Amino acid sequence: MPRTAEQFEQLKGERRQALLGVARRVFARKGLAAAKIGEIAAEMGISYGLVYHYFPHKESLFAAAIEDALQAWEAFFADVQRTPGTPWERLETVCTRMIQSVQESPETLLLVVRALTEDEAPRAVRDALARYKRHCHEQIAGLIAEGQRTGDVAPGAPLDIARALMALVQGLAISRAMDEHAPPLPLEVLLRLVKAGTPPAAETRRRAPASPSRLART
Amino acid sequence: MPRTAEQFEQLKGERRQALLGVARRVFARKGLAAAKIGEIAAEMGISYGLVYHYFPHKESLFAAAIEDALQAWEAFFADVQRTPGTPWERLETVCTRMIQSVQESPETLLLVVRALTEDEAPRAVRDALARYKRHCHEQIAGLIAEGQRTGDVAPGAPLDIARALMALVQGLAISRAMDEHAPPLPLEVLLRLVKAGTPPAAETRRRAPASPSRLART
Amino acid sequence: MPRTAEQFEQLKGERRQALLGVARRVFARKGLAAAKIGEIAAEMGISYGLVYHYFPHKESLFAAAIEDALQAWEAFFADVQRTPGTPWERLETVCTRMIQSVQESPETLLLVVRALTEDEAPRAVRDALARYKRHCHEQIAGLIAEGQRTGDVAPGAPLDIARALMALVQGLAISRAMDEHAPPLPLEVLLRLVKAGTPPAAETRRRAPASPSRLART
Amino acid sequence: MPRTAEQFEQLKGERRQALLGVARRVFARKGLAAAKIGEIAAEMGISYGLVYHYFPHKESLFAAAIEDALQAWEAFFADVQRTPGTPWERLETVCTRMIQSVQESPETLLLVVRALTEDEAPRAVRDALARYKRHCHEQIAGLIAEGQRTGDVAPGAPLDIARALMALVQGLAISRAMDEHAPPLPLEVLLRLVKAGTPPAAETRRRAPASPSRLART
DNA sequence: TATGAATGAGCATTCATTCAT
DNA sequence: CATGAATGAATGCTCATTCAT
Repeated sequence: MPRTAEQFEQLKGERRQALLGVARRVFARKGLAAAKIGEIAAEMGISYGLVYHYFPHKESLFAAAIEDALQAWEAFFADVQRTPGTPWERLETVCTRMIQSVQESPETLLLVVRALTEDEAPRAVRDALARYKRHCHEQIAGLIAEGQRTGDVAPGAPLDIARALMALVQGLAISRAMDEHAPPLPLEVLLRLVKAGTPPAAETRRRAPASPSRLART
Repeated sequence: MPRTAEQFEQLKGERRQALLGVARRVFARKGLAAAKIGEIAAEMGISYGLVYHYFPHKESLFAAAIEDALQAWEAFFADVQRTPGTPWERLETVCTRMIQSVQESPETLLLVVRALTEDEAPRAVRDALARYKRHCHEQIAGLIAEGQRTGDVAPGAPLDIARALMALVQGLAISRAMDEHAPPLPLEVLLRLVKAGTPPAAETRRRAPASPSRLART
Repeated sequence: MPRTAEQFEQLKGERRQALLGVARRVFARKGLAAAKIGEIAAEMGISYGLVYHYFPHKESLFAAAIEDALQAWEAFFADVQRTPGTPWERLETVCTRMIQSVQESPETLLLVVRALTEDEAPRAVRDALARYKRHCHEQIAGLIAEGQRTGDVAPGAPLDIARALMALVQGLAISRAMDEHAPPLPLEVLLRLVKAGTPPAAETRRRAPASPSRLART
Repeated sequence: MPRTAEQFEQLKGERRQALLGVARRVFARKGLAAAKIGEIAAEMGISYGLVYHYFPHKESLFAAAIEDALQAWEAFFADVQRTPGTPWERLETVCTRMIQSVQESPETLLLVVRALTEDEAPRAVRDALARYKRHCHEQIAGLIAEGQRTGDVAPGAPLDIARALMALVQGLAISRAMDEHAPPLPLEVLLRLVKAGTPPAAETRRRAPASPSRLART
């Protein structure tokens, strides 16, 4: 019996997580107002009534999905922070994975965008977003500041650069929302926001752009 | 009374424009689904019924507001194109005014974002958006290509850089939506995406980004 | 000036009549609830506001159109009454012109049907209808009674036969409403309801069971 | 719990049928446009929202109610067809039951009238009506043709006589709509449309019919 | 008169949420 | 736990009616 109870608990937890995943996708696609509980339930393969066993109402499900998405980002930064390597390397990692994220799971970013643009977001969501924003900005700004000290990153207010990075990434997610065949942004382009214009020691190493450049893609 | 008739026509046109303006604001703030016709009407100071004298239904008002916003952008680029000056100067103008736009009338950009993320956008809107996107990208990419020829702009696929610029600007508009006291992004930061570094930019150390992203959770 | 005023009056009267004609058509086609003032106005070539110069509201226009249609019928019967000839000849005339009416101006009959089936008809309409019904029935029943005396009309309660005639005609009008290419009902068929089965002097008239038999009921 | 599931299904079906019954009544009384969903729901004792669990919108409920009513008529004719007896007996049955129907459930006929006079009927309804009309006419005309062969039915295009019968019955239903105390039409009167006069029908006085008569139009 | 802008009651329809089974 | 019938608040939209011009 305790085993069964445990399993129940676990099952419930898994269900909840799955539900969050589906909700994330649906909310990202439609937004809070246009998303229908029934749609989420259908996409989960459960009855819409069952959704209310896990979340008291739509807003709470939305909020939970947001928190989930935000935690993923925070975990990501924590992960990067733990990673060894020079600040520049870690910045590259961050940028690389941001682009990857835009390509592979734009819903997460899109959901964050939905939350940010939600006019009637409950306080909890609002706070979580503010925390998330501050956290992301601080993490990136920290790397940038370090990078500036090592000379790998161009000068400028680190926070501004961090804001620009995040904005750019969110903007890319929106583009993907409209056109899911949009090619990824070359890493170099993103790195331009941070990379120092000239090598710290000033030599002449590289010129050719390393990415497949598509000069005309109409 | 042709004069009166004319005035009527004009008055009607003005009313329609005013309505579009209000609609743009409300739709930008709430999105298509959450915006209520009654709210728009109230913000206009008219009865909700009157809205239907100008637009047959909410979607068409939304579409018209979008169209309006997009035309503003296209007009802006046409304007820049006509402006004399070096490519670089014109790029600076574009960037400056984009930042300005984010600060002063983020609703326009936000409305575009709403349209881009609208899952059920009618074909007309979808087409207008595609046209707008192509147009903006081409304009900016054109300037960038010219700038690259004069050596003012860093190498890289012009279209990619243009995409990055637009994405960044849209991302900034979203930030503004959440926090209207957010300071403007310094022009220099935005210009980093385009400006040529010191002569032939250098690179060292680059390794392949290693860690598997946990952000992508399918 | 008095001439002008008179003309105005006359013009107004003509307009009113024309309006009634259009209203009759539209109400016949759509019914009271589904007919739109704007539609009637448009079909008249005037603005919908002007309709309210002639009739205070839709119901009154409907009522007036009904009265108009009913008067046409009553005038028709008065006309027949004045006509010289045997009762049978006048019955033929009545039937002929009823069929003609179904073919040429089914709207009038259809409008009457609309009025009869109108659940929320104002008292005035209801009264007019009752009067019309009584009047028509009496006129026809009178002719039938006379015809029975001359032996041209088959026996049977004259009022019942009159009801049947009117019902048949209204039913035909409905058929026309659905299919405007429906051919006219041959006069002979309609006359069967009235015509005596055998010459007045003949014998051996009837054999078949005259009583209502209910052979099978599911 | 297959039993429960079955019962659910059955209950749902019953509810749907009951709703159709109520809808038939209300639509017959008010017509499509004037009938309010709330009214139907109230008359059912359910909330208006629940109506939409059974039918997606008012039109479909209307259509279903029509379909239902028409099927009742078609079933009736099929039933008569299966009944043994001479053509004349079956004709009597048909007429008897038509009169009965007018007295006992005029809503069914009235609903058909509503459908026939509905200007904006959806194609499905229009088709069903056309089918119904053809079916009824053919059935009756068939009996009439047989009856003519046995000499019980007067000569004349069977289809015309069938049309007259149906029209008469529909007209009676309309009368009932206005006055529910109207006495039933005596069967003899209705039968006059069909019954043969004296043997090979004698005629005197008859002048040429003034209207273009098409005696045979099958 | 004539017009059509303006208003708002009224109604169809949707969908979050509850709850009996 | 699961289901989906049931409810009703909320909102889009229509259209009769009024009224300034």
